[in-house]
Parts: sequence; C-alpha cells; structure tokens
Amino acid sequence: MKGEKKRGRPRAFDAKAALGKARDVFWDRGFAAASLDNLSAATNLNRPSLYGAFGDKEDLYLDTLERYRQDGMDVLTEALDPSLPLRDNIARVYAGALAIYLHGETAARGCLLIGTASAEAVQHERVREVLGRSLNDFDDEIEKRMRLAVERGELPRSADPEMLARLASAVMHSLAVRARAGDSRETLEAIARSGVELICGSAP
Amino acid sequence: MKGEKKRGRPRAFDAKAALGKARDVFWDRGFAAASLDNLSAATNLNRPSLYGAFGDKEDLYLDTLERYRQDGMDVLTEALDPSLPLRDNIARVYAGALAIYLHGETAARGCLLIGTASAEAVQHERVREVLGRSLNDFDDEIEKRMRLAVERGELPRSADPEMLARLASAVMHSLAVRARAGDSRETLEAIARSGVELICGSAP
DNA sequence: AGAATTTAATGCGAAACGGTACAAAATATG
DNA sequence: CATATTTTGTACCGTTTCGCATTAAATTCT
Repeated sequence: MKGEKKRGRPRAFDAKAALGKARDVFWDRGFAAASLDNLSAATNLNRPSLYGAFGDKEDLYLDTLERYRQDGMDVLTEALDPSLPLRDNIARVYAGALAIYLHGETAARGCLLIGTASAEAVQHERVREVLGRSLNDFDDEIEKRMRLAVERGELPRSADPEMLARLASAVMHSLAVRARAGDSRETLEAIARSGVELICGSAP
Repeated sequence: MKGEKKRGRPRAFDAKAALGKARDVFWDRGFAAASLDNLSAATNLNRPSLYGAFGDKEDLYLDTLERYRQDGMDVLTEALDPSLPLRDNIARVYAGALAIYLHGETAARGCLLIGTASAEAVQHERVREVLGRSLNDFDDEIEKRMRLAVERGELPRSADPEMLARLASAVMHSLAVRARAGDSRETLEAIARSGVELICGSAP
C-alpha cells in the first residue's frame, strides 16, 4: 500500500509533524489571526509547499480541527474504560482534558475547538459543523458509559443518561473556557472534583 | 453635569448606539476577523470618527466587552432576585442567557465573551483579563445567592456554595458554546432544565 | 464678526495579507 | 541518458488591512 514509490521529487518534510506545528499556531492565535507567515515559520514550510500539501488556510484549519477531534475522542474512550468505576471514568476524562488544556507557553490554551472554532462558527458554516459534530460525539460517548452505569446499577434506574452525559460535558466545556481565561490549575482541578461529585453523586 | 455645551462641532452620532452596532460585528465575526471597514459600515461612522471616539480596534473591542460584561451582570442580578426560590433563580439565569445567546441572523451568536474573547485570550493579556474577571464576577454573584440559600435552608448545610456556583456557571458556559455550535433551542432548554435539577436537586 | 475648538469626510500610505507564477532541484520511468 | 513528474524556493501580484494627515464643516467663546 505505502511501498509504491511516487514519481517526482520526494517530500522533505513530515506532513504529520507539520500539521502538529500548524495546530499549535491556530491554538494560540485562532484561525483569523494566524497568518500564513506564522504557519510557514512554525512548520518550516514555504507557503507554496503548505498550499500544495494542505490546500488553503481554511482547508488546513479544518484538517487540524478534524485531527484534534479524533485525538480527543481517543483520549476520551481510553478514559472511559468500562472496567473502571464510573467515578474514576469521569475523573479521568477531566484529568485528560486538563492535561491538554493547561499546556501553553504564554498562557493556557484551553480547547482548540471551544477556544478558536467557536469564534469562527457563526460565519463559517463548515467550522460550525465540525464544532457541533465534535461536541455531539463527545456527548454520545459519555452517554454510552452512562447507560452502562444504569444497567450495572452504578446509577439509579431513575437517572437520565443523556442528560447526565450532557452535564458531564458541560463541566468540561467550562474547564476549557476557564483555562483560556487564565484560571489556575488548582481552581480547575477543584471544579473537576466537584463536577465528578455532582454528576456521580449517587454512584458508589 | 451634562448640560455644559461643549465647544467644537457637535457629534452627529449616538456613541451608545454605535457601540451596540460595533458589538454586533464583533459578536458575529470575532475580534481578528472584524475589519475597521466592517465596523465603519455597521456604525455609519468613518474610520477617523471611530478612531477619534473609541481609540483603535483593540480599545473599541475592550470597551465593547466591558459593556457586555456589565449588561450581563445586570441581567444576572435581576434573575437572582432573592425573593424567589433558588430553583426559579437558576432557571431564570439560564433563560436570560439563552435569550441573549439565541439571537443571530445567520446562526446563533452564543456569548460574546466566551465565543470571541476566548480566541484572543491567549495572545492578548488585556482580553484574557477581562474574560477572567467576567467569569469570576458571575461566579461570585451566583455564589452569594447560594450562600443565602444555605442560610435560609433552601440548601443543606453540607452544600458548598462556591462549588455549586461554579457548576451553575459551568452549565451556562456550555450553553454559550453549544449555541454557537448550532444546537437547537429545544436542546439547550433541555440542558438548562437538567442543570437546574442537578444543581438545585436538594432544594425544595 | 472673528478666533478657537471640536467633529466630519476624503483620501493616502506603508505594511501585511492570502495566494500563485515560475524556475530550479530531485526523484522515477523509459 | 533523456523525459516526465513532483517538490522546493524565490519572488511577486493584487487586495485588504489599520491608522493617520489633511481639509472642510459646525459650533462656542470673545
């Protein structure tokens, strides 16, 4: 599949690594304020190479969002390992989120989607679509775990898995915003703990 | 105080109304993607007039954020009218928020602060400061009402007013993000209802 | 009435922007 | 070795950007 040698001059860069660098630029500056010069400098790619490999700025941004979404889903499903108690699952979700959100040079970057895609979502329909789909996929994944919790008796039969999942997500959304607003790690961890308590209050 | 006639040529525009129009531009496009031409067209002010009245684009944006924050606090304190039950208070907070968030021409605009200031917060320290202060002020106002609820017996003595307030805010943050992501009013109202239930679960 | 002061309108200018044309370089194929 | 194909690097194009310089207009003060 991959062994077929391509005809022309081979690429002198790793597309995956370049996308990672581009993602960091978008993460810090947002889509609109990220210039092609910024992206070119961060990736060590000339603008034409960037364009040739990933299309225009919007294409590159959407690719970046999609990758980020997928990576986030991977972290989420790992955190929700059903062999662990529900409480631990939700705590791990928040811990995983904070590990991502609290990683900035000047200030914490929060969530790429919530922090930067939200700004573009009103005018750019494609961005709004990715953002909406990402939030829904997260909700759905947590909801599956909540349903399992009800089946297992970790949560009472009266619990509403869909709504509990959305509220569990809500705490994460808030962590994303607050991280970007400059809240301390301690504050965020306290909110995460309280969130676990509130959502899983009736769980053992 | 205001009757003193100023010396030169009088202004031909209402600064308050102009700020409102500028706010709408920022709300739809975010700070970086809002050009002075956009702002000039929306306010019916020439760029030099805009500049003379409000300073540069960042000054205008920060003014806009500050006004929005103040307006939001007014809505909040009104919603938290202590003569009403806690449940009604929180429900009114969310209803007030949704009335603001779900008012867009192309798509819902969500919260100006969460939707647009978050994007700039990493690089612009002043924006981050306003955003952080706004979130904190909201938390504090709700916390006051929570403390009162504990004193009155609406909440059990074991309740933690600070954390309950932050979680009540968290639901609102999530509503802001989801509105901008395109979620329907029905979905958002359902989340708000569940949020009230979860936060005020032990209240009468 | 005339000077002083403030705002309005036109338009400029330097810089940054996104995107691309074009030629040189590097590889596979015949 | 020659040709086809793809990537790289430089340089550039037209547009948009923000901010301001300058002049005309409107009002108050003397």
